[in-house]
Amino acid sequence: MFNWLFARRMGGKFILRIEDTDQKRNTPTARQQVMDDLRWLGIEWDEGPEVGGANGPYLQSERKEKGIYDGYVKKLLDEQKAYYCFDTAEELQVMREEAEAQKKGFVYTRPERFPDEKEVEKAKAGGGPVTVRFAVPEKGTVVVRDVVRGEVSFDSGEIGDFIILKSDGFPTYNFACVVDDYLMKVTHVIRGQEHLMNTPGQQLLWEALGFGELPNYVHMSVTVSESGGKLSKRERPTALRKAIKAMGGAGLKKLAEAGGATVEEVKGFVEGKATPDMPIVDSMAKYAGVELPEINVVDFFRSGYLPETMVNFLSLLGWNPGDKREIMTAAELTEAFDLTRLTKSNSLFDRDKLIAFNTEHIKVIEGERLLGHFKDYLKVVESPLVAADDKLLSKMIRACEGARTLADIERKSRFIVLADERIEYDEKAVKKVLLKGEGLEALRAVREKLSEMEEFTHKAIEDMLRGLAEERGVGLGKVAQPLRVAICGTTISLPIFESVEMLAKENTLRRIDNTIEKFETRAEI
RNA sequence: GGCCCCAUCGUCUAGGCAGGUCUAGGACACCGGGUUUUCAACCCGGCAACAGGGGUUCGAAUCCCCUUGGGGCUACCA
Repeated sequence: MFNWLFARRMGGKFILRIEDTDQKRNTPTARQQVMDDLRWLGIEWDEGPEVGGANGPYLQSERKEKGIYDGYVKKLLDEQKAYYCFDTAEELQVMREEAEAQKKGFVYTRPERFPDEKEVEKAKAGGGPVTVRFAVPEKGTVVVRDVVRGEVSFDSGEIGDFIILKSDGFPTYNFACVVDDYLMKVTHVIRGQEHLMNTPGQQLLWEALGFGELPNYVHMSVTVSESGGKLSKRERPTALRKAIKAMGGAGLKKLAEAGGATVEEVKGFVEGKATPDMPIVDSMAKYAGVELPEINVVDFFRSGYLPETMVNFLSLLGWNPGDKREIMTAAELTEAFDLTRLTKSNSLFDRDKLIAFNTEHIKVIEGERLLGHFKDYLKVVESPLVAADDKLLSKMIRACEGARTLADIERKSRFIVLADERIEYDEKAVKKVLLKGEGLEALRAVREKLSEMEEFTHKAIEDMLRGLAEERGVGLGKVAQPLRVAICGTTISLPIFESVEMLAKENTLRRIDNTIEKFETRAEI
């Protein structure tokens, strides 16, 4: 997002490159999700997958297939700047443990002599792992000039020869990004602070490859979550695990069924042995009625946040425009964006403030746009309101002034289109509003007045209800609340006058009758 | 453990680079009050911070050092 803001500000190009060199983690769906998320946020790339451009292909896996990295590996090998290694994972593990026992940082020990072709052939024939490591120049200090942090020095003796080509033939991130940044003529590398330690190595590689002038490095602060560490995808499964444990291990079988997993898998998950895929986690949470913290962009979408809110809010974590503005449009953000105003310290993701931002954006966004977002939202959460037409939806949105999320609007409006038999009466609301005191009696009076009305507008309904309240010598709430519970089952809905107008006369009367019939025998004195 | 980064209200931050104008500003949260047909929204008011210790200086939130605390990296992950 910051790369995009910066490119837009400078009139440069924003390139989307998919760094999918880890075969274990990167799947087509994950890639698609990233692109969907970006597009939902309104972040369009000038070059990249599905868009094309002069610097493609844009998937590192595809670039690897085309042999783009081969020549660079060979060049380093030929110049003795890189060498083959045959260590197994176990051997490396032992080396690390030794270093730890000596309370020293692990630095790979370079062999006295680099393996020759024959040895490589032999190792390959033997089926053991063959990797290529970069021989880090032993020249003392590497200085990274970082835009936010100034000059950061590293002792090259502590960097250690890192792997640039894995045994599966894929380049590592640290190697591929250097080659690709050069080939794609990347001018600014804007990324999280977690990459700062990678930079001296990348810089050294850049020089060893003879790529010339370095790109500008910009390491931004990390956003941490309430629980401490950096915001991570793991938080969702962790939250679910906690919730299942709290349930006391009951219903594991049903849970597994709901998630489409085996009981063993769920058990292993609860015991912390394994983590199922996100869709499984999501459906189990839905089944268990557990609210998981939003982590991925799509989670926020499903919770009813606007893309405008997310871009605005996220941009203000680790950056600010230098004046007192907070609620800003994407256009205002790109106009104001400035690398020098990036914050150095980490920031905490505050959901309360996010909600406040969303409330504000719902208030100021253009009506048509909001309607569009609302319809998108209704689709993903499979709301009964998908059946409603634009006119009705717009009315609902307008009546729901002050809503915090799209979920608010949906929740308060859905009763309008729900079939009568699907209205769920909230027990607490029924007791408090209908059964106690004059509730049902007031409802009968409301019903009678309503049935006599010819013009069924929110204005006329308001006049009637206010008049009735006065007549009975009570506050408006005494007549409005029973009506509200009668038509929607709860005490939370759109404003009552608009609600009744939207429901229309016939439906309103029928729901009142249903309610009276259902609860009159239960009335308390 | 090693290396690196960071440090202003509970949170996001302004101010710091060009020390005095900072009795430290804003926003969110919180607390009190108002408005009110529910939930929200809205209006008014309030609480609340320069992590600690040394320096430098006439003067330090601002510059330097140490301590402490937080975070990151320490992978054939990115």
